[in-house]
Amino acid sequence: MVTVSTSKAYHHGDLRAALVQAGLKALEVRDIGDISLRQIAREVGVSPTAVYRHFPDKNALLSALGQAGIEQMADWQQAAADAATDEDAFAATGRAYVRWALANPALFRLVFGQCSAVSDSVFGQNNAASMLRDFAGKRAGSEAGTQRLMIQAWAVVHGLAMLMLDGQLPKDDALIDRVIDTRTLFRGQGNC
Amino acid sequence: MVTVSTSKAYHHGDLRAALVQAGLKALEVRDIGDISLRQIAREVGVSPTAVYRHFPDKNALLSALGQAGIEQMADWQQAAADAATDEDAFAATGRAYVRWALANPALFRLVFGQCSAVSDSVFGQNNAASMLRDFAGKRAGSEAGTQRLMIQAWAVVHGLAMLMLDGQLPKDDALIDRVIDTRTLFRGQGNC
DNA sequence: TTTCGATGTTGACACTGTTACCATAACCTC
DNA sequence: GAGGTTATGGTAACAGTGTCAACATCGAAA
Repeated sequence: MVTVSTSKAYHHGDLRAALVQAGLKALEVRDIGDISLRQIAREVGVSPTAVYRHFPDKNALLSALGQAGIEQMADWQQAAADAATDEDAFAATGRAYVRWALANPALFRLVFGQCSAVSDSVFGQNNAASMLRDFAGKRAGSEAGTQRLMIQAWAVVHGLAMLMLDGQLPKDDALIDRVIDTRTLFRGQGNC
Repeated sequence: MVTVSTSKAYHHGDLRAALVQAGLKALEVRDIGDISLRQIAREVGVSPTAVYRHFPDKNALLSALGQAGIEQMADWQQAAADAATDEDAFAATGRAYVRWALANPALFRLVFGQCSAVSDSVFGQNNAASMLRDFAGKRAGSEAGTQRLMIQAWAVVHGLAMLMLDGQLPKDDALIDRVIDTRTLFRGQGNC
């Protein structure tokens, strides 16, 4: 949906969507903390305070960006899982997690950061979570074991993504494959 | 390296140390991004621009805070390792990593965050790193296996800390013990 | 047509990091 | 001691930010 072509747009067509789109584009260049409400408004061609007709404050705008990021990331992971064999889907999802983070650093930080962009846990909403739960359930036996395995797996991929994003580890693509490796990582009751 | 603080009290005394101390105290309350150079200067009782006699810019001040955080965290981990049995020291160090993060959220984020507080990898400087390397070396056989195990372990604890800090996982102390568990986590060549 | 609510603008306020310039106080050389 | 140098701190200002109050404009309902 392209904006209105004619001039007389005192009322911008769909300003909210335009702001979100401009915000996502800004997140591709600047990193979070360096994006300003005024800059986004300027990009769209609207006064800074116009934003407040659609979002109560800057945090709410960032929250909308984060929501878009969640959906985009879930699609990415789903695609990775679909493209993998059954026994590799677990690890494939994890690798996709890290690779999406590296491909969308600022958005990743916005989704999981403390900026209260996403108040609730992402794992509850994401349907990739239930997929993971199934995988973990097959691997682990007990209910407690399933939950533990899920959290361990989440922690590994999240930690690896964060350490790479923050420059603590090299953003080496092969390193992802080496680390996200179920043959060495989890001592579940798979094969031993 | 100790700074040139020869205890010669000029106008303020040792302003640099006072700024660092005030900054660390501010990090206990506010989280990073909400701490301002001016606020810290106000706390110490000097003008905002006096800070620039000791730090080239705000980032450098934050960098100094991060450096203090690194040392504090290393001590914490060292103490945890010393207090544990030999075969538990590996996991104990990991649990201390997460618990220190929960006890010092803003400082932890400053140490590992992308704010370029710590330009180089923390693992290179920290002598807890070499300790971890020893542990990993005993567990894994090959050199590649040692490096992989180290990164996996680091990713798990870092990810768990981040997810808890960001509210994605409950800050449950017992959950830390459950997740940082070498009996279920790593399939190294320990006991199997 | 008149009214009204939704949307966008203008101006302002307090705050931020940063710079250029000025002021003071301690130290060094005579 | 006197005088100069340098390290340290202060003032004023600038551009930029998020946010609020008051005003303007448009689309649609009455």
